[in-house]
Amino acid sequence: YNKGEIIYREGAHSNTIYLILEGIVKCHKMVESGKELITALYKPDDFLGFTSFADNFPYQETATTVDEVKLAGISKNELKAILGLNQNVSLELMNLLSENIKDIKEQLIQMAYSSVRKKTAQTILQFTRIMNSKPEDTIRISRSDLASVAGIATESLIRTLSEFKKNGLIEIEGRNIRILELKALEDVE
Amino acid sequence: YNKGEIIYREGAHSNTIYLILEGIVKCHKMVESGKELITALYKPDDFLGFTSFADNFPYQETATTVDEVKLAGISKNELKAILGLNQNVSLELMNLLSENIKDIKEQLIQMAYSSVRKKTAQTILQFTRIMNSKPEDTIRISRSDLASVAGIATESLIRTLSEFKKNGLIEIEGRNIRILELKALEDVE
DNA sequence: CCGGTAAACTGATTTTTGTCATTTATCACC
DNA sequence: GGTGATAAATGACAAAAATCAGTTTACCGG
Repeated sequence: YNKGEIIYREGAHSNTIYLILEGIVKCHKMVESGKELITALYKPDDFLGFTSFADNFPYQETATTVDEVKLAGISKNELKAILGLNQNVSLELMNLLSENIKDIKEQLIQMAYSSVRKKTAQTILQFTRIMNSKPEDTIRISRSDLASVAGIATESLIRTLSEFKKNGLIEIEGRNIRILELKALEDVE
Repeated sequence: YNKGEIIYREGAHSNTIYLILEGIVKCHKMVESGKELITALYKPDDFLGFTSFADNFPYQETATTVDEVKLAGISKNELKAILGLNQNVSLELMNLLSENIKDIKEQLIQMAYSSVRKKTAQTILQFTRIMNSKPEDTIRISRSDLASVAGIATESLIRTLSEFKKNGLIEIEGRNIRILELKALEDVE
């Protein structure tokens, strides 16, 4: 897949589960009023598109590539067959799902009670982690994607970035962001 | 368990998974600044406390009873043994977990972009559904618990309840809330 | 039935964040 | 290397919600 392509759409019938071989994928939902919330970011080795084993169960969100992406797909039936052969795979998959739940719950708490400053800081850190870059690497990502993960207005995000830059927490070069003070960024309230 | 008892605490080692036989349980996390967010509400027949099959994996949140509660517990090892005997149980459990993910994602979107009015309306509806009462039944729940599910300040929640009452959407008798206009409540933006 | 305490409620105010309008910068493409 | 389209940035303002302070109400135990 090239950058910006849609892998599957919310509501489409789901019979395939994907494994990311290369690249970053965002899962997002449109809300009325045209706003978008990114509910998950996936990186290589992550699973994508699992909703239920029920046939034709609809996808809950849209998946779009953030950069160039290579995927491996497996049908639900094939997966079921594999699970039948080896119980450990089942256990692993369940652990994966509960890991997933843990992550979303953390995002939920952040949404509920954090300030725009904290949401912004945490979102930068999240992207850094997912893009698997060392903290001193730059990350390159659109401001509106950042805002959609944080769940805030793009303008608010940009304003906060400017503030972080002024305070020496980050450096901005064109569209790239580099973390200068990791610890300070983690501590932003 | 009596009302208000803690079943398990965030961070405690988890080796037991529970099934609710009777009553309502809330799972919640404390955030710095002493605020509480309720991340899930469970009703009879729901599973509770599943984090991972890894031994001693910590619970991610605290579980407290909302009223009188009866539970059945099973150890991770016992559950694993059962899963080994019957693959369908594994599939069912995975479907349950993904159902769970779907619910949290919906809550996430609501947190991110809804107004206090919508959060309040949806939270009342959520409690009504979980307490399994017909819409015309009254629900009895503390204002602060309602606010913690909605993720808003208690005063904001109360103010909105008053507004709904004035507009004839709900009726308030003491601490009880009764829905008068179900459709209108669902449509609150 | 009464009284005390905790919860519910209300009002005034401040803070935070979103929105709209406009300018400036970046980058892909010719 | 210039150019036009798109994204980023900034300012002014409006709206929404949190906070603080205070009053009223509910209800539990005696």
